[in-house]
Amino acid sequence: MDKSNISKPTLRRLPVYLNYLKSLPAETRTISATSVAAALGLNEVQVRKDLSAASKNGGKPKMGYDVEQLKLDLAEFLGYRDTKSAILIGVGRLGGALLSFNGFEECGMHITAAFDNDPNKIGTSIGGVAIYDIRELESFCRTHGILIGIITTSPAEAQALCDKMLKSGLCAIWNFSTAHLEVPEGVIVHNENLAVSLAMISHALEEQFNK
Amino acid sequence: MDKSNISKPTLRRLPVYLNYLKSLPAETRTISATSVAAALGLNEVQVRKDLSAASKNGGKPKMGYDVEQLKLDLAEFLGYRDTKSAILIGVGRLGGALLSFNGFEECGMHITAAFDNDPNKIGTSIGGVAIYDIRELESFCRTHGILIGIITTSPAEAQALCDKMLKSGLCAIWNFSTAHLEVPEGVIVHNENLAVSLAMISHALEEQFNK
DNA sequence: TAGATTGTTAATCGATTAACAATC
DNA sequence: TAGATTGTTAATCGATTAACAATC
Repeated sequence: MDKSNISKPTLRRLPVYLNYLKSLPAETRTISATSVAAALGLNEVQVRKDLSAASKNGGKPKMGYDVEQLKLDLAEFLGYRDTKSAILIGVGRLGGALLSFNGFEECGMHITAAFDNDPNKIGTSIGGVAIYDIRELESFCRTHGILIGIITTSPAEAQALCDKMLKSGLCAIWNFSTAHLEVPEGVIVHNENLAVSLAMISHALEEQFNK
Repeated sequence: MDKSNISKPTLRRLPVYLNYLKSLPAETRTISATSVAAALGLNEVQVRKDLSAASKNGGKPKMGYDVEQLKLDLAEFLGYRDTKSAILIGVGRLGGALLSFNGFEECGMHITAAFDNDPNKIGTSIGGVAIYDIRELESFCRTHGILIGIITTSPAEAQALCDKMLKSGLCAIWNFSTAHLEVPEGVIVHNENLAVSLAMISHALEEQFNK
């Protein structure tokens, strides 16, 4: 249960386990690492190790894990139970889609406000999130103690807005633009890159056909 | 230049290199692996190895790689130059955002059509992509030789639609829903999972604060 | 008690990094 | 020629998998 010593691959798998647990019928009280592994097509020992690293309460031999407890443990470990404030910049189609997506709350992120420079958008709201003038960004972030900035603008504007966000005290950038962002050391940048996904799909398809 | 022996981590980095090359000023004729590594904050040998695996023409000592040639080589290696047809199911906000996103073409994917069951959407189009009745899915896919199916529906519908897509002859599923999809062996599933991204951001934030 | 399952220690495998030889 | 850079071979590091002991 040492959060700092967790490997990146494990961290990537934990949300998948949690999601699988949530999809189980309500009457399922306990579950073994073995059955999780079988359901998700993963190695049994890998799942057992992952779960034992993330679960505070552990499992019981012969019975496995208590489903509810494990869900809580995983959510806790993943930081989903500690809500972090975020703002979003760039209310285009993708930005709008993210604003109206309800799934972030249960992953520990709350989008507090959105920003744009389009007068037609400023003053309106999407998914219950108000859209402000981009010029209000810094004062808003400082007043509300925002941690995470979501960039859903064109790549051309991304770097300048990123700089602005960091100046406003944000600690992490979730970058949905294709721009490569230059940030000072210590700042967290997470790139959401669909080109990478497409490359993996293309590659898998090619392998498939060359068999 | 052996596409089948490429490692997954390398495959993930290649599109990042390509994207970086595209961001260079037009007058940059050559570039070294060393400078790419420095710009992206990666290990020099790693970049050199990645590039030498993906580039057909290689680089020249002291000069580095020809930028234009390297861009072509990377695009070729990633399968971006071989356009694959896709269809999208579920024209909600996210689906709409993907339909109006122009970046897929240069990654070798063309969204041929979209499907939904909402009569208000059927018959309209977004981003130049026509929206059809979901009941036309199978005949459309068979007639047009569609390879990739993009799922942007609610998780509840995802599995049934996935099954339907596979019955219609599709080879790969790009899953934007949170549902875990059960597919027969050999079918390619790529999950786009925002919960994983959030978990990584949360974890990085926590590490940051515990320093 | 026997068997299923957990959790851990050891062995294997693969990716990253370091060292180096080749070359323009 | 000297130096920058490529590409490769060897060493290290980390993650996965296998083997096993512990336990309910």
